[in-house]
Amino acid sequence: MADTPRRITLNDIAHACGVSRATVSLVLRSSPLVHADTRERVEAEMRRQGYVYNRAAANLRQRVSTAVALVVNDLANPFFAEFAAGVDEALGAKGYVTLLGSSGESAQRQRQVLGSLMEHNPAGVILSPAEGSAFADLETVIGRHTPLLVFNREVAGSASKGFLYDFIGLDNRAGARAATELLLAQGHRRIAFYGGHADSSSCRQRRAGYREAMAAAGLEVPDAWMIETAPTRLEGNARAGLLFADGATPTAAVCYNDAVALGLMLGLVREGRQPGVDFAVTGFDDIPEAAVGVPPLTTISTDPRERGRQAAAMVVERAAHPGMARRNSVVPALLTQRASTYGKAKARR
Amino acid sequence: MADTPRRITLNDIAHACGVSRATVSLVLRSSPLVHADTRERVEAEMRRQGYVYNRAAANLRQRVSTAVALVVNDLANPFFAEFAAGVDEALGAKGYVTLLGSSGESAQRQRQVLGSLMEHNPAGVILSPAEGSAFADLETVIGRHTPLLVFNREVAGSASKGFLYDFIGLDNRAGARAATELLLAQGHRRIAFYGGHADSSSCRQRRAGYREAMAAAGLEVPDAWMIETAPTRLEGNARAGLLFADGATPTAAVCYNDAVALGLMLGLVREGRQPGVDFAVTGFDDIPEAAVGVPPLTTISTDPRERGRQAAAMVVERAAHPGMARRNSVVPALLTQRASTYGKAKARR
DNA sequence: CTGAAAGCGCTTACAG
DNA sequence: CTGAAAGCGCTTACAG
Repeated sequence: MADTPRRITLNDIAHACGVSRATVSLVLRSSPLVHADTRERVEAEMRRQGYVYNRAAANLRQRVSTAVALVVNDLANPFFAEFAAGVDEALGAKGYVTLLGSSGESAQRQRQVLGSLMEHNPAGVILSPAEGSAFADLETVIGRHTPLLVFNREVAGSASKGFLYDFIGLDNRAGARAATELLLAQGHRRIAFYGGHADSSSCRQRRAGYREAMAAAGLEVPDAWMIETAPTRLEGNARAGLLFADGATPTAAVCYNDAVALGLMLGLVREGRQPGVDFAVTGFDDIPEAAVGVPPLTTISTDPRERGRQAAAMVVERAAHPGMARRNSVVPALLTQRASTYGKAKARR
Repeated sequence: MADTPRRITLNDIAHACGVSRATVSLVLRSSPLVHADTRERVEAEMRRQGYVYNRAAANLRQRVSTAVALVVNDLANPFFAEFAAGVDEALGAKGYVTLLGSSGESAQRQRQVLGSLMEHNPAGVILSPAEGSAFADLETVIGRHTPLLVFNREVAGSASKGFLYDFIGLDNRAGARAATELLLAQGHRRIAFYGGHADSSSCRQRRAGYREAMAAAGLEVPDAWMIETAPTRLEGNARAGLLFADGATPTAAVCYNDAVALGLMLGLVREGRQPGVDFAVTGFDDIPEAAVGVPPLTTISTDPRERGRQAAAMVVERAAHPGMARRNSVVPALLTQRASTYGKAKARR
């Protein structure tokens, strides 16, 4: 403890056993070439000395990598936390290790983080892009030799010819359309779209799905029903009053995501409405809290943990087969109906 | 794209510039030894060829590491997600990269994950131990050359002589005592301790703090007031009825954590009580949801993100100074008073 | 079945 | 100010 003792290496083991380090290397990789007795002796010596394999050195020699970089906007957001958990789980099962980074929604920070991770020579990159990140940046920092998987949001600009990346996204438009159609089927007519930053690609797509459903039902959407908020519970709560500022007050809201919806439900109580009884709310994501809200929240399930597993599988496969055709996976988002929506027949006011 | 082009190396740059690779290396490390013109030429060539530094190779040569392993129970738990975000943020700022792993509360999985991460030769390990993990395991897999920082929970058994590790924990006992004392000061006398697994170290400590405060006030605690649940919102909700099964029903509950407390508040409504009006509730952790609950939850703030930053700083410092004395940091847990607790004078029944 | 030698991409004394 | 050489801990043909 006084001074750091040198780490045990292959050489130490080989020396102690009186064999060459090539032999020890073969034992490590369980080659059938080495005699059972020799193997036994070498393995015993490794245990005795507490040898630990230096995979970085092996990877350098073999020109391979067993790490994958994962960059998300914000780990503290349950959606990304679930996604990261899924990525890590699936990568671990395949013998890869996860290099974590987070951008905090800043394109500049994302560049730095990616740059730092790239120096560790990952076999691939899984990126949930910060708002405002553009291909021009990504290409220079990631280069053309490392497979990139983009998750959840589209990247601004267009990739230059020859820069290929895979994509996993949610069917935001279809999800929001399904939520809106449920409310329409339940008899609601004055339906708002509540929350999200209008300039994010996911919010644009969800709004488009909502508008589609409204248009198909022949309904107009006053501007006052399109309410922008930060995509957080706090903001969803704070701006609830905006729904009732005007004359034509809605009886239902399709929310940008669950965080906003859960915040809104609290805000509704403050405004004298009872969610699930005289005001209907839908969310998006199906985070764990959605099922235990008061009332439980009707939402669109996107299963972020499963998306994480899928992303990990895709990037590992791509690393093994660089020539494979580009994949663009838009995952259907499923409606999960709970008590926060109700038929207007039940309405008490 | 058809076949993977070789990665650009120092050699390529040196060759193209007609200098030795030692010179290029010096440029990389911004040594003042190299002539400004040469530096310029080399840097231009790097940009031109899209060179990316191979830090793994450099680390191997220098016998250093710029990675830290982080193993948590469950990333999807907001408490650990915040912690991980703090760790990653602070490590990134110091030029380290985070190697992520999760144990899913299984000691066996934890062993595997740690083993795999150790092969990447981290400069240190930050571990929030799975329940049931013991020193015997940790020592063999982590070895004595890599600094270990244990967070949040104590590890079973005792470390063998010479195996040193740092510790950051929360002052569970003082936190629970403070919560109980607040309720006492507000005039409550029949106070239950609600939730948690009695055999986890954090629950034991919190219960001890609660008992201390009750004893100091000369109050008895019937067994029926010590209620065990899984530490989740769902269970906190489901078992609310147990508080009112007996004759001497409490008017307040100190809860094991926020998840349980938020669940309990919903359950109270079902039982015909109004949290913050005729029943007082306290939590532990101050997760983001606590502040926006109905009513907002009085709780003990532990600031997991700041704990993460602190853990990162400590492990990096330890890696630089192996001889430093062992650190055992028990973080004061601060009472944050909100509307879920109230003076009995205000009570309506 | 085992050993000697070269090399992965970098850095570091040591000469010049 | 720059170059030649050795070495980090491993693997991989190639001989024997």
